[in-house]
Amino acid sequence: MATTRKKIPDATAPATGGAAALKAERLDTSVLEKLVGYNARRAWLVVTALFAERMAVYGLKQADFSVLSLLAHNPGATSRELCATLDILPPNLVSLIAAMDSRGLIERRPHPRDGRALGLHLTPAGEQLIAEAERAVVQLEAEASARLSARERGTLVRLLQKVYL
Amino acid sequence: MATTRKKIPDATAPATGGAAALKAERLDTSVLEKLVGYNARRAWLVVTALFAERMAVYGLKQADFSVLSLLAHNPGATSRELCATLDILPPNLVSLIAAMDSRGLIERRPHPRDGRALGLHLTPAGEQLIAEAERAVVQLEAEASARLSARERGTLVRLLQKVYL
DNA sequence: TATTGTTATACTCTATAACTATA
DNA sequence: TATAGTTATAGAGTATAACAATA
Repeated sequence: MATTRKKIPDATAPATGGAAALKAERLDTSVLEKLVGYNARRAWLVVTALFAERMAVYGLKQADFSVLSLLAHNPGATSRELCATLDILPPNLVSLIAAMDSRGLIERRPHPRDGRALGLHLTPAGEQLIAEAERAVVQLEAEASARLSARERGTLVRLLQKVYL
Repeated sequence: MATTRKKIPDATAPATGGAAALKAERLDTSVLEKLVGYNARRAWLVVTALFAERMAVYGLKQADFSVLSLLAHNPGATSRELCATLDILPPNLVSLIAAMDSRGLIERRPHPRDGRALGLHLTPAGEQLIAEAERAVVQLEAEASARLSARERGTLVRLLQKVYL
């Protein structure tokens, strides 16, 4: 496929039809806007911004939320399992886990069948926090994707999973 | 909507039905897998990995590619316009532009109507590189989303844009 | 010998404050 | 006074190497 190279207006020239409008013209993004990677990142950034804003009250970043949500549904999971599931490198999970332990949200107990491992469990405080946080995230996700119908949102998630699963 | 909390198996217990399989059980991701943000990031990571692998020969990272592609279709665009279009902060674009100037891919010329600004232009070498790079990216994107039909890929891009545009 | 959790560390990416020169 | 480009710098996120304890 040849590179689509129709109309290459010099951004230096005045806007077409405009009376010498020097205002910030929108640039032509014809190539980028067709890319899955570019668009996935842009959409992710929008959700991320709203996430940061809404989850600040809970003191949770995205990685924290993912870990707590995973532990809520997988009590006793190990560090290694969390890393494998979330594609986080073990050294980068350590301080995250330690911080949530300090906050009293999780506990590290000896693993029943592997002396090297530690089973991670939510404390009652952790259970309550993640329950609230999950509701907040569902709400914020709905707002971030408000221009999509419920059906479209489902389609979007399914297609994204076809890319990475 | 109440938090879906059916079946909470202890990850510590043996796999259901399995004969004491201690192997890495897949964790239950029932909450995360419904989120647009989580899935958009996972899909983006897959495309990103392939991008890095394939674009190393051109010495281009994603930000470099975006800038060159934008300049190819918007000759004379300013730093400020690139920042606004790509959501990059001005200080973070400086070294990127300087590096591509050093490589002889772009030129900074005085802006015809604003003495503060600089118009950015691709050199012939830059034009050739981005032409090849764009073809490589189109190819790599097709591979990364190979499990999607052309129609699905179009739908995915359209739905992502509905989230951030 | 391989794996879990960990420390230390480095590199990249992103963000903020402040300066200069033009408008 | 406001804006374009720049410098310096700080913080977050992500990466590798190497170690102790256990399998």
